[in-house]
Amino acid sequence: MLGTRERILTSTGELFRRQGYNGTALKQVTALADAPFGSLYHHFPGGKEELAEAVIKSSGQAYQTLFELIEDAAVDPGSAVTDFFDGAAAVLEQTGYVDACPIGTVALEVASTNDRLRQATAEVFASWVDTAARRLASHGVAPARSIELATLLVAAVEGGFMLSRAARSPEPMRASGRLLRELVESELATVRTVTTTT
Amino acid sequence: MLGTRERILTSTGELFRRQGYNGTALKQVTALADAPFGSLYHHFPGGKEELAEAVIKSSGQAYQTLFELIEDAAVDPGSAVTDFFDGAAAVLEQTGYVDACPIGTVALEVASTNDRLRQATAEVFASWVDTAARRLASHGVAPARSIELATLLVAAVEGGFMLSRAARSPEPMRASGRLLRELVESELATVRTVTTTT
DNA sequence: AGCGCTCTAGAGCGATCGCTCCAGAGGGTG
DNA sequence: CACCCTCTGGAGCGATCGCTCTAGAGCGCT
Repeated sequence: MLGTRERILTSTGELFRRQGYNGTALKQVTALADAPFGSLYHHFPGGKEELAEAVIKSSGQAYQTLFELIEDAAVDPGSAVTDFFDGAAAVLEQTGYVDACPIGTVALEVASTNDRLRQATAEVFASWVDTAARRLASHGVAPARSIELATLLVAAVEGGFMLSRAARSPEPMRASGRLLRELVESELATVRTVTTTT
Repeated sequence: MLGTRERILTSTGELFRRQGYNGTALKQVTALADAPFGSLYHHFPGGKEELAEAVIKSSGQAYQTLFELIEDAAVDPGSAVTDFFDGAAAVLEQTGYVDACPIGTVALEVASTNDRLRQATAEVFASWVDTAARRLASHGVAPARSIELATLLVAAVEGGFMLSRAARSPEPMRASGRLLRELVESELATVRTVTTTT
């Protein structure tokens, strides 16, 4: 069994994915983590806010690693896009549309009510966009253009989670992935043409 | 002054946009609406859940009307896309990134915790997708393809709200709009070519 | 053994939650 | 005028919230 701190962290992330920040009670966290209440405040003296910040940062990092693993395994950037969107859709289906992004729900909840947590979510999104943009740029896409594309990819993933969970259907997520793959591939085709002709 | 029921409805929508479902207390609603607590339960005997369902449906309808007005005013579907995304970005900037989609935050919060409200949000999303898809189809895009494009548009709007609010910047919303305009226009160009050559 | 630090354990606090309940204002109808 | 029904007005209920507090278990060090 993992350490108490790690169990609290992962349990909180799990509950945030299902019911968000305000919908998750700390008693629920300790029950799921099988940890005493005192331990929670020992490891996170700042209470719910500090715990949430730690969860945002650590699960943001975990998702970024997932991005990178999928992209490394894919044969080209276009199929990396569909791999990722289809993978997210599959996880949604398998978990009864429960297991989604642990950042998204919290990000909307705290955007106008808690500046510390808002900033934490902003940093995670920025780091995701940055990661995806670097990959695109390494395939020859212009830097500014890469950032735009990466931003749309992240926005569409989050919106896809929202629509797919609401409809209890993997289609919104999958359809978004298909179209964005086309967009990325046509962008790369442009790059190749330009590179070839100059 | 509007009737009490309408004031409660619009006040709830306003609070949902900023702080979501779980983050909004009914006392806060009655204070903002300047309505007595008893009136809330007179007009919405089902309590918070019934009130939320009414807010979801009515503000979903309001946003759909906004979609249609912008598209009617635009010279072509491509500029309708950027008009809408730029308009949303401008509203965010003007309101201090407070005034966003009243459905989005609630949709994620209730997706796995309240089936009645989940279904209400799903119906609103479906109706938005349907509206946008009909417009695209009326310009010659194949029905199935229109639905895919419309789904991505709605997902990107919601994701754009999330990223822009977290970063307190209009750029994610604007960038998404610019790229999606290109996608829509290249789709329409394909349609024109096919129509012309056959 | 004796000491000290980290961490576990959970009772219980004040505040706030959604909600119930009832008294009465207001106005149309006979 | 008397009556009734819609709606206003707000006190206060039980439950639950985030959080504090204290007691002690476990372990390494001297």
